[in-house]
Amino acid sequence: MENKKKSTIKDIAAVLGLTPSAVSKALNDHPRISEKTKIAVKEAAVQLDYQPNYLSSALRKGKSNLVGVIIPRVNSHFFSSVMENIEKVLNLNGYSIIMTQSNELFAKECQEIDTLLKIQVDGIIASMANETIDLEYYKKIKSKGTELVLFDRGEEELHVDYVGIDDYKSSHLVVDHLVSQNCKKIAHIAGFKHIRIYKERIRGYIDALEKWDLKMDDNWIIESNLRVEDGRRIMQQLLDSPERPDAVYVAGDIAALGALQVLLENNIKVPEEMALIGFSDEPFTSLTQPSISTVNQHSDQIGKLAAEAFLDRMKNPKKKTVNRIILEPELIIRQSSAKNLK
Amino acid sequence: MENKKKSTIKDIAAVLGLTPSAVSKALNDHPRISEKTKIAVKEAAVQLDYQPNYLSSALRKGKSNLVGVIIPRVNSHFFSSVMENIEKVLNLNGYSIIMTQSNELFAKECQEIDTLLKIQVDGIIASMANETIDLEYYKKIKSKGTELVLFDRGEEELHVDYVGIDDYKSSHLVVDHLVSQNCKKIAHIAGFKHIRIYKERIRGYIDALEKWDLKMDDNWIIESNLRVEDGRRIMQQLLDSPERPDAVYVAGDIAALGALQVLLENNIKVPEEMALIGFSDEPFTSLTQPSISTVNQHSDQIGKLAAEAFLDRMKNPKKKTVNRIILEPELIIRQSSAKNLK
DNA sequence: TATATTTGTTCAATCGTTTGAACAAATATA
DNA sequence: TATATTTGTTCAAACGATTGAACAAATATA
Repeated sequence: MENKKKSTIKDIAAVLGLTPSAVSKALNDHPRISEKTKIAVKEAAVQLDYQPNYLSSALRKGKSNLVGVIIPRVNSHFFSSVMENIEKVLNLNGYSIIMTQSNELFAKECQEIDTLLKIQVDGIIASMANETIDLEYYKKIKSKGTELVLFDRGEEELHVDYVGIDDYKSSHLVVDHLVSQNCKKIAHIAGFKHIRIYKERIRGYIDALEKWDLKMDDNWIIESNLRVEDGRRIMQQLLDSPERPDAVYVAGDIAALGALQVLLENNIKVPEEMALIGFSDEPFTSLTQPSISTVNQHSDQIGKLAAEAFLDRMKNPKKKTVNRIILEPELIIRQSSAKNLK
Repeated sequence: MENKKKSTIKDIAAVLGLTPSAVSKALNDHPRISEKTKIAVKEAAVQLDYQPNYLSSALRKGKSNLVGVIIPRVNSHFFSSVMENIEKVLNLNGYSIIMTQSNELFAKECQEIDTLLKIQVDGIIASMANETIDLEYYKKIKSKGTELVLFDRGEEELHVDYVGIDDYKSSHLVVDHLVSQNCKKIAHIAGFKHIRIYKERIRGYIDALEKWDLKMDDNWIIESNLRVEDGRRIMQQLLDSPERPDAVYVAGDIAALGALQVLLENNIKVPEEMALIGFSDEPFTSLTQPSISTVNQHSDQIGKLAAEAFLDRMKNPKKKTVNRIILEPELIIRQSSAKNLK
């Protein structure tokens, strides 16, 4: 059953009485090869179940047609959806993707970058791990001549193409909506400020509060890793504080879930006593009881645009300008924040 | 800043006045190369920031040191955890992994297999898509001489190494526990019977009911895709049925979540009026209110063992016997089924 | 001292494909 | 008819690393 003899262009050449180079050119639609020969070669290729040897052609051409994608966690709808859309676009353009996850760990991220560079991918599309502060490894990618595109979590310092949403504006959307629901004391469970997107969300939150002349309290901005347990801990802390807020804006849905659990466990009415808004539109936000309001980051668009940015770089390798594509965030209003909705 | 000139063994050879072949042998610790030369070569390699060209060595050696992993969905804790553990073991053994997802679609799965074969991975570790009935593509993997290891979802017909849990026994654990909680009318929201693992769960469920002399009802075994909406729909159907069960065993946690939502929406007390048990120990099962009892499939072990099975094949290519590693399932009892727990 | 063995290195072919240059034949231009 | 151009193919050298064979020098054995 095992038919291990994989055929090569040599075999095709032998069958047709041609040279391997003629076969190669025929397969690649070289203009100087006659139509007749091309047809014969392609027919023979099918006959012999010929599969081009990717390794040799990549070696010769200096191009692997492989793209590495690094995401912090695969277990998040946002990231896996971006991944899926990157894949869709790149597959159509003859690229295969290698997907890796950093698990939010700097060390793992470095290791993944090394592996991808070793495999000689043509480019890397990445969203940085929470832990990452040192950008040396990302600079290494560029210095090796490998294309780099960042999305969502990306620092401007790297001067590479970037696709993301307007985080600053997102916070305005959230605060504006909460104000419309008569919330006056809005807290923010934030991500770490050293990451640009979280810094922007915090900045937007502060400016929006100011815009509406709302009380601001340093104890109402708490940075964290935004895991379930972080959401739980911080919400408990807010409940125990002398002046309890009447709304909480969480910079991530997972942490928002933890926060919601604590609210329910304490029999606090959501949204009447405490409104809650998350971030990312993870699918479970529509499934909880009450459902959680959140911000849609357009993961499908982000994936598509990131892939296209990469393709554009490959087509114009000498292009020097850097693209920053910023999408409009969309607030999705659900039960956890809409007092007239039930 | 861009230092595009990647150094090769030729460069090292030139620096040291050696031939490329001596350098290659030194780097690979060939016994006939002197210790002195090896040290000099390795030092020069570091100096020149030499990175071996994976493509050329793979081409020459006929071995890519790449392993493809195909999982149905990346967005599931079980699969992503298996993936992570496969990666951990294989990385330690000098392999890089390429992770792909079929999205439960047969067509996507075929495409992924073709890509992996094109890239010439040394092996594929996979769990089959729900849709997959035709096994031709998996046979193609073997016929190309590429190693294949299956986990969780795998059919015996393929005669390849397999790692999974004892699904038949899992159902016994579930039913036994429900019986201990005084449940008498146990329904089963099942997966599709054409997939071996779901067939086994159904078989175990039926045999366990028989063992305890419990009422059996064909309307109480409903096959589905086990998505949230399937769980919702079927639970609603069970609630509306003339004879309402007092416990439901769901073959997947996601569907169990949907079922739980419907129960809560209908103000049915869980577990008092209706006990609920899921499958896979997805993290959210411990976060719902009430938390959901479920079956732990030992994703970490499965990943590790699948990777080791692959490594074993690579070490003993002529081995003909096929390994089936079956792990013991573990029932995790939570609020949704334990009447004395609160 | 002559011969056998070990040691350290070079030589040359190879993996499968690509690609510019070379070349012969066919066709077009003068 | 002689020359230029086009067409279809072959030639040969890459891409970078690996590997068995060959070879010279150093060392061991008789």
